[in-house]
Amino acid sequence: MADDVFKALADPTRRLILDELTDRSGQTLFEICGRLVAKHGLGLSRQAVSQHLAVLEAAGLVSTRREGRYKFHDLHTEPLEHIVTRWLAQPDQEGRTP
Amino acid sequence: MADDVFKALADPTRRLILDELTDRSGQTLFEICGRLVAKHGLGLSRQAVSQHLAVLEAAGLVSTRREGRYKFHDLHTEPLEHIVTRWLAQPDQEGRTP
DNA sequence: TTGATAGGCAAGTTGCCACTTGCCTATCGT
DNA sequence: ACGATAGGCAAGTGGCAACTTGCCTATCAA
Repeated sequence: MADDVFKALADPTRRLILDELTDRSGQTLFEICGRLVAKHGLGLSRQAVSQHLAVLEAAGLVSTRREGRYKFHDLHTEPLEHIVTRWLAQPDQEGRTP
Repeated sequence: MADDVFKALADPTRRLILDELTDRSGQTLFEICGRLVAKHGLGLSRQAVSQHLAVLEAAGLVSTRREGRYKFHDLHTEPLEHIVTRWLAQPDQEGRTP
């Protein structure tokens, strides 16, 4: 469960995809490809991006909806809120006020 | 920078080590090894744990201090606080109260 | 000083992951 | 109907990362 989220976040390309979906949610595969090439200059195939999106979807970070021949990708940030608090439970490092 | 943190968190064994250091900070290598074996039943060598600790230290999640022949490992949670907010900047998904 | 404890260094192996390549299906415009 | 656009499936490849193995150094107790 949390394992999928951490593995999804481990790849820098996937984090860039999350950035682009944060900027504008509901993009298609080709739009994301275009943005990654234009804004970040990284040259990867369409299949690579498609596989990255599959990983993000398996982690629950992206949901998809199909309309005609288009498939839109929406961002889901909920899984991100509950994974770091696991080690952040302590209120303060030193000098906790009782 | 953030890349090291995400890569460090990608491994489940390293996340367990962070759990143990959250439970009690300032443990030695052998103590961590013992806990991983006893509480989680995973059989890995001392070298494996040592290498995991090196990755965590490179990511800034663990700091070490030497005393005699002992080397204590302390938890550092600061890098965890600034990595997820990158996509969590939006206050709410839908129905934000104005 | 000797043995035991705590840890480090370096080479080797194995398995997984990111990426490519080639071909296929489905929807839309004209 | 036909071509163009949007996307999917599956096998293959290269590189890295996790782990092991073997040996070495340093500190402490007796």
